[in-house]
Amino acid sequence: MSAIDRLIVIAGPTAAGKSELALQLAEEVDGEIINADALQLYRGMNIGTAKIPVQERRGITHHQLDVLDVTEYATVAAYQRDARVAVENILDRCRTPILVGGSGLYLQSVIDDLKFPATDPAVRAALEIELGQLGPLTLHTRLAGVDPLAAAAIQPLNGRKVVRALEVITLTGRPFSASMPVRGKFRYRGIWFCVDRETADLDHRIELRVHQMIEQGLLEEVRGLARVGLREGVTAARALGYQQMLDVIDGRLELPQAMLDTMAGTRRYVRRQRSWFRRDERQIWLRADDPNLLAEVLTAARG
RNA sequence: GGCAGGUUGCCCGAGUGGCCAAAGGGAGCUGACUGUAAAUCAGCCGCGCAAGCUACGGGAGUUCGAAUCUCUCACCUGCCA
Repeated sequence: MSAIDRLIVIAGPTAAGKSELALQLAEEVDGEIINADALQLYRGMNIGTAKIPVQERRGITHHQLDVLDVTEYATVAAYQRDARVAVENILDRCRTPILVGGSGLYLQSVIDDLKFPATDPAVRAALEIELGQLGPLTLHTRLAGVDPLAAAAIQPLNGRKVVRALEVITLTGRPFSASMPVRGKFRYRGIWFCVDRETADLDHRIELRVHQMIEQGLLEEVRGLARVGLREGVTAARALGYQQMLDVIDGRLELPQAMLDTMAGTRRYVRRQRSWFRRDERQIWLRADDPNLLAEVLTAARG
């Protein structure tokens, strides 16, 4: 039990085995875990997000878990602020911060010096109405007029990103492209691992996991959350497994099909996660089924 | 037993003589990614570097040319018995 004076990051696709590794690691290095999973931020979203139950946390302190109501809007900026506070507090206490999760942007927001320009609900809402009325192409053309660089970087049909770019421009008066990030420099002393497995293995684990979630009562969990406003949640209602269970509850889908859809959606999510992680060369890739996994992580982290 | 309809690529499904390797969707693969990120969006998607090859239930025909027409076999589906 000796703390390591640096941030340990454990990234990797869903169902690879990040949480288990993080727990083992925390026990070895006097660590505390900071969640970097966008959906585990939500209170009550437990089964479907594969959140480690309190009684299985082996006494390890976890941060950034259960901090939002299902009706609340998740934002990277808020997460970035709070997660960094957690990291710094842990370091101040001479313990080891372990950042664990699969949400690439969230992870990145803590690790790197990203600065997120402001947001404004009114501006955003107005743009979203325009998006609905005029369509993404029209807005993209407008963006090209005021910020050609941003327009070139954003696909014309990607309404969400076009809206955000226009929002930033109206709010800051500066082009969105001016705030584009420069990645690749750690904000903290840190080491970054990415845990993965063979695709066939991972896909199989996803299949098993969805069955287990159903057995553990995912449908009931979603029913309960629906009563407290899950359907109105902009972020939470879109979570894998949750959107499908809502469809079942509302009679739009049969459970077996909903399970298959959840598995397929999760598989595709994994592919997206990997494409995010692959582009950053700072990561040390590890195989979750490596028998010496923990030892290798410890060696690298202490090195 | 009679009448009618159907069988299309991994799946669903359009296509009724050339413009069809075959619309569209799903799955799959690859990628983008700065305040919704488990989101949003893009490209690829029969085989082959190519010439070309193989493909629309099986077989046989008609035709310069067939997924599309004819015959036949197999299986499936409605209506009448």
